[in-house]
Amino acid sequence: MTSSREQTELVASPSESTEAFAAKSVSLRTIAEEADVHVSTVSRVLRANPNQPRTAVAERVWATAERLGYRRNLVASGLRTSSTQSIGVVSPRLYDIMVSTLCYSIEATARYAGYQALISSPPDDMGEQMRSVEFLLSRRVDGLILTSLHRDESVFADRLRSLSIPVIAANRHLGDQVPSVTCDDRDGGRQATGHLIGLGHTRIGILAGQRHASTGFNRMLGYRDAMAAAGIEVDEALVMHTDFEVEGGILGAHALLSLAQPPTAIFAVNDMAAVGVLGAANQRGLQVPRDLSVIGYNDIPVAAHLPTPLTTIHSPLRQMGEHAVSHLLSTIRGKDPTSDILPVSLVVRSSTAPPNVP
Amino acid sequence: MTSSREQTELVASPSESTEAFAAKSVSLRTIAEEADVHVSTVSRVLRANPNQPRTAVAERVWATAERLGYRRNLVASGLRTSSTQSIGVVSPRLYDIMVSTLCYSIEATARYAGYQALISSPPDDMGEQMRSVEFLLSRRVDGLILTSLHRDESVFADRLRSLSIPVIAANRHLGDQVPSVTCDDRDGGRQATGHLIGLGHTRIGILAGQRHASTGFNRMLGYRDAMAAAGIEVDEALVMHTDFEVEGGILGAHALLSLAQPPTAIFAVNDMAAVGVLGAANQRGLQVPRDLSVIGYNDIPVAAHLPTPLTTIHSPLRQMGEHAVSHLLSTIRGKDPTSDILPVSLVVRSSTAPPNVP
DNA sequence: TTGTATGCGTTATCAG
DNA sequence: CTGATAACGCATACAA
Repeated sequence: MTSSREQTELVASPSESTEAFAAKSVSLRTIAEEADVHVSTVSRVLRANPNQPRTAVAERVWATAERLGYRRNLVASGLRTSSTQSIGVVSPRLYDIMVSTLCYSIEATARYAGYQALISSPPDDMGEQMRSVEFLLSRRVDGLILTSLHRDESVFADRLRSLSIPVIAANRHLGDQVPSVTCDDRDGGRQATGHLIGLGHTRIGILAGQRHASTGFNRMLGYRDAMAAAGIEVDEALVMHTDFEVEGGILGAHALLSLAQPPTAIFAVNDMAAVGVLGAANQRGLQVPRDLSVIGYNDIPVAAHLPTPLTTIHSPLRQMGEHAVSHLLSTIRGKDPTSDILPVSLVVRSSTAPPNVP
Repeated sequence: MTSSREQTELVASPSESTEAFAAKSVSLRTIAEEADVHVSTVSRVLRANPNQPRTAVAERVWATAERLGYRRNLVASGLRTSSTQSIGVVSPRLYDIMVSTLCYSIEATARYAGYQALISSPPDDMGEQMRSVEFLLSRRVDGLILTSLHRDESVFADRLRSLSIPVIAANRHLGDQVPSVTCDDRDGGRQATGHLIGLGHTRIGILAGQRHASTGFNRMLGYRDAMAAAGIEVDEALVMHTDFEVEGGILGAHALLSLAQPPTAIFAVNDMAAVGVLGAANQRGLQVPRDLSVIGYNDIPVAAHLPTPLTTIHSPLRQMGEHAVSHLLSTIRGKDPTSDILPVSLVVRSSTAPPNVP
């Protein structure tokens, strides 16, 4: 004890600046020696409610901690409490505006709640995603959010369910096996198609995205709902599966518009594909919306600013991220996992109009 | 020892499935007891080169580890080795396509090297960014990447330099005080302006972005370089500072085009602003590129697919992320920090043409 | 209120 | 090549 006191005085000598201290890692023990109390006291004091009245000792501890620029070591803390205050996010294609907006919202919400988001953006296949999950489990995250599950991957779903930590899917639906927060894609599909039908269209093409994505799939179900409700039989030649990129939209649009009986309106289940449709229409000398109505999905930032501002369905991505995190944190705190479907809304701009009947 | 053996037999009973084990956290000790060796042996065996020839004991250890579904606890490991194999990334505006592309590349590169990226996307001011840095330091990241430093924030730069871990700036330049990986924005500005001059333009407006961003600032310097090299005096009325969004482009373009002597070409220092310029031109009944040439910057994905495909400067964001990570990891491994400037390239599309001289 | 003792899971050092 | 032991920094049950 006496020798540690001597060291204390030494370290506290005025020649040392606060800056210098920050460099050497200061731990609870450093403070304990400085303030001449036990480590456990320091620990207790520093993790007490800061608004509480403080004893003289507590005051001294706080002062020393601040003087030395103490930062709690969350690694050690996490080991001790077996809670890292972190969540894993597995989110392929982070370069995609939809994905990044969702991740932004997840990260911000988590950070606000004192959690660190560990984002991983591996290639979009189940094997790589599983590797990311393993990696995150090694880091002992308290929970997991997955944003790119594929339909019918029941094996993966089983493995996810068997994990010892809570898992939630955002923007994707995986049966009832994994809790999820999604937008109401089916209703969005209904609204989009209903809007076109309301304008008088009956021959409506759909670019339904990739088959494995639950989002595109559900939007297509909504399309079928709306058609059925209006008593229009769906011509399967008008249902086309492409990818979610501009290129897919171009190819799909050309295919649809080359049909013997081409559609008078096209519903692209995401905005990038809709941009492709716009381009294809342009290439064919068709004017939008006079000769062809186009409706997209998601309401990405440029949608409003295209030369023909795009009619589309707005998905509340920010809200989805917030809900996913708050559901996950609830589950981590012991509540039962719940799922949640967010409403979407139609945004009418200039790319849709009644059909041009000559 | 004997009692632990008994427990061993018990746990290994065939009624227990591998799945069940995965739930209970299995540690080195679990394996040690199962395989009847010492913990330190397990540790040594499991972290040895897997290609090396194994002893009988090692074989047994590996088998048990795999049977029990062991996952190394990186939290404990990090505490012991004081190296978390993680890097912090402070990157405001993750919802921006440029930022997310950069972060994607950073994360992928880090993951490939066995590191976890801890991405934080706080509000874009120095105070919030500093809070994120503190948070990440608490998690004992091995290094830091910052992507949104502002010019002339020397106080912040000082604090960053005084940290005990390596720091690097990506896409931003902060004097020579902090090492950085950037694109050659000044040269990009030169190339863009030079392209317009080469087409015959002399009255060239520039939307230079926000003053605090080094990117926009340097692109403007390049603009001045090119003008000077061509012997054209810069009319300061043609230099306009706006934000980096579509709205800023619209406002800026209207301001420039309302001048007594309007420009025949506009250089927007980012693509979103260029989209705004396109919109404003449209509103004024000007045809691009016949009545007005427009050049953007960054080459975002939609740029190629706009109805008037945008001429722009391509910034190698992916490469920037890779370089930033590899520089940072080098520094973490003890090498001297270095900076690095990546070349950019002009992509000519359809939004630029010779001026329309009536 | 404060001090003591112990352990979280891992790895480094040393002895056998 | 393997075993024993200690320590990383923190939090907590328990004793004073």
